[in-house]
Amino acid sequence: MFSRACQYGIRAVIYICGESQKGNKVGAKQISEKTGVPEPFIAKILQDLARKKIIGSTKGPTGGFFVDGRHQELTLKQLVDAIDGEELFTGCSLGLENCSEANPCPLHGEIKQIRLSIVRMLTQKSIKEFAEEVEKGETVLSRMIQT
Amino acid sequence: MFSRACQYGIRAVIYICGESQKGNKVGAKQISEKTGVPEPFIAKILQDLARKKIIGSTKGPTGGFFVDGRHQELTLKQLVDAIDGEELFTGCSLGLENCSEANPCPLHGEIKQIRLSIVRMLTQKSIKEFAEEVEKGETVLSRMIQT
DNA sequence: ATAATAGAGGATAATTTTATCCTTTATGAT
DNA sequence: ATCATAAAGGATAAAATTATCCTCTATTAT
Ligand code: FES
Ligand code: FES
Repeated sequence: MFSRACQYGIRAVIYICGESQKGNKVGAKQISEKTGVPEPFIAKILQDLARKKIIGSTKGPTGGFFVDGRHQELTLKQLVDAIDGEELFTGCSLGLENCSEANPCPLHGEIKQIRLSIVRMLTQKSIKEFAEEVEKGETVLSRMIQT
Repeated sequence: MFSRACQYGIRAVIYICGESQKGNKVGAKQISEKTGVPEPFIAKILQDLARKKIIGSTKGPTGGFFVDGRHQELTLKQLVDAIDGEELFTGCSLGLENCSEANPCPLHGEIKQIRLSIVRMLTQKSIKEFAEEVEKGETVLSRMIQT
């Protein structure tokens, strides 16, 4: 459903958002430790998201990645679009050149509803809300033992 | 959502099923032409499906692939399981080691419903029914001009 | 029996995705 | 000003996926 880069990106940004709420910027190393994502890989993904202004970053001591007011009400949909592109939402589920209402593939009618559900899942909560659930311990970003 | 191999496999098997209803076996070349799938690639995928007894095949003149009574009421779910595995249905959507009700990831609650919809899409119709829709021209397996 | 046909199987190539490493640049602490 | 820190950027490597090719084997028509 999501590429590994996208799964990693979602976990990382939710974590960053939680820390940002507490006023902390976080580095790639710490993100890697807390989310179980390979450090150099998440660094690349976040570098890309920062370039696209989806998250913020600053260099130097006390620097790191953050999600502040300027990225407020950021949704997972924007993340998925940025990392995986819109193929999942607009492409043909069976790989035809394009998704067409006039010449639908066998799954077209059903997949439309499913896509709506996926978009809803990715837009109904802001990333801040996802981060709060993690803070409360209702959900987790890694299977590692939290210290 | 589905790998390219899986998209190809679904299109090919629906086509094979339609031809089988008319009593025809079809070769990789013809399948490639009608579904727009690269011939050597679909040959490999179908070879694998045949080995797993999900479809039938015979060698030699008048040979080819087919879907007969022994594979009756075959569903797309079985195809997807055979080609892509069960990751989409049982793995964690955010790539955690396993999907766990006790320690859910942020998307777990929502993804459960979406998975059910996907499974429903892949099981509610038999492949024979999908093939009939294609025969009627209601749906298509390729964007090429049909001869 | 023979020849032609078509899948099976194995090897290989190209591409994309995933992952890592190293050097440079910006920035904050001292 | 200097130094340490951490992201940016570019190059590279490893692995998985996608795609192709060639030989072998089974089968059928003649
Ligand atoms: S999903 Fe295949 S045509 Fe729309
Ligand atoms: S989908 Fe992530 S834990 Fe179930």
